[in-house]
Amino acid sequence: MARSTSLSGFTEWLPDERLVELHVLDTLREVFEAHGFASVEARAVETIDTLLQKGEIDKEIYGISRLQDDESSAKDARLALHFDLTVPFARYVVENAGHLAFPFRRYQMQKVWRGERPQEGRYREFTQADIDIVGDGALPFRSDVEMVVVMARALERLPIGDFRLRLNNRKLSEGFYRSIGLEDTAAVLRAIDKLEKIGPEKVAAELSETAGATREQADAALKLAEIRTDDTSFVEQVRALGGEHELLEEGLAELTEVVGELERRVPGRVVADLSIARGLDYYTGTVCETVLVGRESLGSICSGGRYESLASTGKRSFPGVGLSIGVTRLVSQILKDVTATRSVPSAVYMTLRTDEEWGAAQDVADTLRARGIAVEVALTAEKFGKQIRHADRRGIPFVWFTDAEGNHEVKDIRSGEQTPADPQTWTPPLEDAAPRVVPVE
RNA sequence: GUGGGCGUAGCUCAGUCGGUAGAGCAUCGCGUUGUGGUCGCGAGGGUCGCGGGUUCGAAUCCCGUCGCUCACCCCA
Repeated sequence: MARSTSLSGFTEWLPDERLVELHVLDTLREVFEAHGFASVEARAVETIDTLLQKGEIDKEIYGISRLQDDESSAKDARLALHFDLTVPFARYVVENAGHLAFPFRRYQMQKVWRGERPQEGRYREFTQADIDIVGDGALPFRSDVEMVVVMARALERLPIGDFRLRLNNRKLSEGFYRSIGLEDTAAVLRAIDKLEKIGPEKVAAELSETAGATREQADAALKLAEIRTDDTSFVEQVRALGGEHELLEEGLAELTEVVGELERRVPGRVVADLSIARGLDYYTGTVCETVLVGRESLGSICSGGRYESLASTGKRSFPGVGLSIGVTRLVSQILKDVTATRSVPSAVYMTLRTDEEWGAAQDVADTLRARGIAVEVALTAEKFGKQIRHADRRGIPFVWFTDAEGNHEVKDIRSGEQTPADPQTWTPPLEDAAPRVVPVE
């Protein structure tokens, strides 16, 4: 057999699948740029020190080294592949702060690597698409609102079906916990984050163990986490639980603004979900997770939030807000629902009558290409039947024939209809010009 | 890292009690001699993941190993 099996967790799409992925990336780019985000690409490699800065100690990081390492290289900084785009971007901002104009908004679409056990929707190498806005010293809260709106609009343009942005605000949660006397808010958040997975009983137990919560405190924290509204009515529900704290007020105001604005600009996609906590990350305000409706078990396809200190250098600190799409996870799902209309870009397959006429056929092809029509010329003058079949297999919609007298005909491979055509003027219908992404029959 | 399932043709999978390998789809050829798709006929293609053991004989039983996959953990 001697067949090299695919490496688990390192997805390689077939051409038609890749077209779907490209469609996703193109769409995201379009929406991001329409909102003024500039593109940035970071190197794939960081020092391990940089990667570990945010306290993500147990990330499964792929280190890199030369196969033939020697004594001297051991002294060099140890290198590793980045596991997300936020950490490299933070480093990039610090390094290039002098050249950037703040608030700085950028999008970044790159591969990242995580040494995890692969499963459906989980990969060891995958593409993320991030947008962030970073301020110098301060960043208006309005950025949070815009960030979420942009992402919702981007997702709406993708063939992913219905989705929900689940939003919370850490100030709200932390303020509430403090108001009921729970001071170790990080521990509380960590426990609450597991609510959906392990259920209220176990969360309550964890709250008393790790956060020192009484039964009453645990119940109150759980009550807060159960609040879920698709408008700003969560405010009344939180108020009904009592509790007074400056942070709580701030969080309520912020979440109200984000949810309200999102509901106004991208209706029906948002839910205020006060159980969203985002583990032990560095988020300080708005937090967001996104699920595909009906595929909740896949996990979040887009998440992120506000961090007061994305990066800092000396006295300078850079607050930011950002969201990250798991492109590979998303594509792996939508491939079940959509497909490319063909696996190659070619709109026309140029047949070859004799091997000697290849050059002439390329001339005709160039005439079409000059007008933006993608053309592939046959490599050998096989029987026309085989040449047509070659085009058919690839889904190329038109086959071009040139006879000995230099007369041209073009055949629509689907209808079989064949008509005279002029290379100077003939144009395929718009829907056949390039592969499109369409629902599976 | 922990636990379950699975490795046979390009793909999906059969393979009985241990007797040296099969189907469907795909590919290629012919019918149709340079205009495809349907249909019919035919052909090619496998170190049965790898290594060892038991046996006269192993895809089949045993041991090991590698890989894939699902769940846990964590996350996009």
